[in-house]
Amino acid sequence: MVEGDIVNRREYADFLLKTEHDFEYYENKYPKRDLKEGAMVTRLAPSPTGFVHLGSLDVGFVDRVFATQSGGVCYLRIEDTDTKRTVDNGVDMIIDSLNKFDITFDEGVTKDGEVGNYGPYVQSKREDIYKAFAKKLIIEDKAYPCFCTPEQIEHIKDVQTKNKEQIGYYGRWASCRKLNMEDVIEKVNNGEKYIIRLKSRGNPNHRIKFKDEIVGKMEIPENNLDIPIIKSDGLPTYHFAHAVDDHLMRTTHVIRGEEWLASLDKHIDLFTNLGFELPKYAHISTLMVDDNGTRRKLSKRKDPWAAVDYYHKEGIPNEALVLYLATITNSNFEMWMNQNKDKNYKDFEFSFSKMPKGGTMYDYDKIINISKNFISTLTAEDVYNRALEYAKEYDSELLGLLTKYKDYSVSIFNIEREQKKPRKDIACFSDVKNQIWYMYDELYKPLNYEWQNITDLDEIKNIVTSYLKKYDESDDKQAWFDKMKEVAVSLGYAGEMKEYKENPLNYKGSIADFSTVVRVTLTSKSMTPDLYDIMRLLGKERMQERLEMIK
RNA sequence: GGCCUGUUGGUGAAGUGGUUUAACACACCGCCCUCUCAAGGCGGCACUCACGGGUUCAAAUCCCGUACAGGCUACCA
Repeated sequence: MVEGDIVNRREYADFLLKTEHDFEYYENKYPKRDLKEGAMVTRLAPSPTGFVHLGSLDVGFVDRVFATQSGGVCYLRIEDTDTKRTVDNGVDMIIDSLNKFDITFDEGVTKDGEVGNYGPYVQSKREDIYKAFAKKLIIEDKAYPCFCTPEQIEHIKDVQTKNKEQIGYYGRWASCRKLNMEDVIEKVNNGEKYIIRLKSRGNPNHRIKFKDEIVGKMEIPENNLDIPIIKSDGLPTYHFAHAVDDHLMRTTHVIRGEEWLASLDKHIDLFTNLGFELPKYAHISTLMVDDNGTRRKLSKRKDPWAAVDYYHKEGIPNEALVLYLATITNSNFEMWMNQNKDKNYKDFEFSFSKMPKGGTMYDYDKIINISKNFISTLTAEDVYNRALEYAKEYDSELLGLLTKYKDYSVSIFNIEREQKKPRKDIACFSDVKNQIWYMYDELYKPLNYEWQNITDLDEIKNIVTSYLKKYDESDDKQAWFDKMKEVAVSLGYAGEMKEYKENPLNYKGSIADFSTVVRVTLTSKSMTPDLYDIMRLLGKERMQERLEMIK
């Protein structure tokens, strides 16, 4: 009788879900991975929307880092069970974006097909696999078909909301759960559409003790919802695909966004019913922004900087953004980096326990700061090349100048650069033009002179004329400054700041005021890099021209 | 409404019962250096860890309650 029942159920399951293979076939096809103790198998599983959110990049970063440092595997899986989300070339766009940030995969989907023994890695190509495991559940009476229409489900929800009862398909609301095989067969033969739901045996009064790698110990009630596992289009829901895929692909650590934490009860229910060993979970805290005093999720729609492309447009180096991710991933990373400036972030040992919980504040100032410091470590040639790449895409005028005056431009970038404490004036490449425009005659239009203490035009002309007479391009820096002082003193300015501070009334101004006049005359700006270097690059002739432009 | 998570300075955050008179970074302020700015150096910036109880010789760290914030609550991932 019992045996006959099982045979019956098997036929019943076959009737409901046609598959090429049984679950045993797949279970054998994907054996456990032969990896050393402690090696983590992680995965990034985006939808093929083509869009990479900063949060996804962060998750990808963490996946990659932990797989690498444990000697494990990080693979890319595409979750396209929601056909509406699929975008043409979406997968390639995502791979390209990720690769720019040094996030690469050992296995899974690539631009030239799939790599690895645990594929297919695209969920829409795994339909047979999901159905095979759904069938297993049906045979074991752990899943059943449900014929309720979306309208009926909506209605149940309304009633539940009104009665302040738990919302969902469960218990007395789960009418299809009570259908016997004959009823079901009849409905199917009548052409009624159906989905497959888990037959949950959970009791919400029972609490499950659980430890998340990041969040730590927690307690959640057991799931009692008969959640959908196979949709009417034959594809699995996220929850079911997650259980089947991560089991079959032998993922050891499911690293994903914190928003999934709330679904953990369902996943545990699924793994238990499927007889799968539960992987370890690490839920990464969500990236938040301050929106008029309240915190909210970094939003693709509201926040342009949620898109990874944004940083490219700003000219923030990819390396800098990666360093930012490292900084928010482990709070002690920044300190380590400051003490090991010559090392790569990959030399740092990241740990789950140092990861933030309960929301990470997005900090653009921090990104700019990191970017500024990063760019300051580059050689002038490197800065030039990167500025050129940026200009190619976003600024044809700058591109023209950089191309036309290559050596000159490199020299500009080299001012106060290749030394122990380099300048940190360039925060990102969209900022370059703003920092150096006055060095190019084509752009030089001194409309806004930033005169400081001395504004009298005759005096200004007198200062610069006197000084230029003495200026010699072959002077070294010491001689240059001595000469500056000499002329300043001869015109009644204090040659030493100390002298000026002691007796300001004895002088027309200080050497600082004097050189500011020279600086502003030549560049129109009161804030520039080292004046000696600027003068050498400009040359006496162009300085003369700029002096004559003063009105 | 229910469930889950979190709450340390202007900001991000270290901190997992006693070398904490609460690290570090960003921001800000002061001084120094200095041809300007940036950088750099030095110093300042939480008499206290949301609030209220409790456990303990000892709590930011453990427990309970309250408040606030966020996440989730789809045949979406």
